[in-house]
Amino acid sequence: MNIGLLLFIPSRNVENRILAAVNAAGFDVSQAQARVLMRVDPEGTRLTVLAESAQVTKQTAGFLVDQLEKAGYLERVPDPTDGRARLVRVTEKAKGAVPVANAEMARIEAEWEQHIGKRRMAQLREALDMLCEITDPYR
Amino acid sequence: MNIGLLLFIPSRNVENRILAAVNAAGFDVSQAQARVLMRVDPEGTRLTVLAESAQVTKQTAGFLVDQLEKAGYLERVPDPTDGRARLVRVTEKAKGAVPVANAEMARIEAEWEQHIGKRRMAQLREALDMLCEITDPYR
DNA sequence: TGTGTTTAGTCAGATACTCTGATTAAAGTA
DNA sequence: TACTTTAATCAGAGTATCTGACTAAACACA
Repeated sequence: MNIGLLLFIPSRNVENRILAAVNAAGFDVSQAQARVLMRVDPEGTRLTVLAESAQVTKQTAGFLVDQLEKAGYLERVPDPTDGRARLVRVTEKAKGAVPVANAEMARIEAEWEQHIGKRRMAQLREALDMLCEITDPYR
Repeated sequence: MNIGLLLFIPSRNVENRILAAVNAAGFDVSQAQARVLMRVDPEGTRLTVLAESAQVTKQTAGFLVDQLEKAGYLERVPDPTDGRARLVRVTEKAKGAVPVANAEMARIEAEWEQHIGKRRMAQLREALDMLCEITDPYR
């Protein structure tokens, strides 16, 4: 099987499981919303940066942020350093989802380690870390 | 960085690059169409199987197959073993895209190997192969 | 300082993708 | 034969995404 698919399958598996866990905990967000939400920095992030990072247009990011704002997961505050810009910030409500996501991620990693072994898990992480250096458009 | 994102980033990078290469070679397909197209078996595949494999509903798979059929990349033939079913098959036209995709994939793998080294690349593949055993919903 | 260019974000409109629910027809089962 | 399941489609709706045009603030520099 080609390595693209080999990366895609577990990647989607993680996405599905974390979203399911977060939804089950009562946070009603979609996958697309979650992809934006998880990229918001604790200190706040500009829309343009979110868009780049999630690899969507500013319009799409704006659309998703609007929804997350309406649902009370995000808020927009003026950017003190730039009058044109606003900072998107996560609300207290959204912060409640973080431990849920982390717990599910930890559960997944434990299962994976169980299946492939501690050594291979470390190798996997190391290789992926290095790959992100050349494949992450937002670094 | 969490391992979900660590998998997602290079995975999307591969998708983007292969799609771009295939598009550049004159095959006018979307990402969603490509995800279905690449899952069609040489001997033909049932719509239901495609849907499961690509993790979308039968309706969505049907919608995408319709478009690919109109564009001449897929055809539907009766399934000789089941009167209800039809087999989706790739046309000669679509087969031309395979070497394009393979060449781009080879290029990507070469670049990656260049960056992380042959040994780590082999370890990566091994770990991912094993992970797919527990994360591939369609195996 | 004033003018032209870039940047951050939004508005409007269109398209693509995906889903839920209901339906038809062919198999499979007892 | 009657009941249940399975493969696929139809109809309709909702979500996500894009292109193009626009406003306002910031920046660059002659």
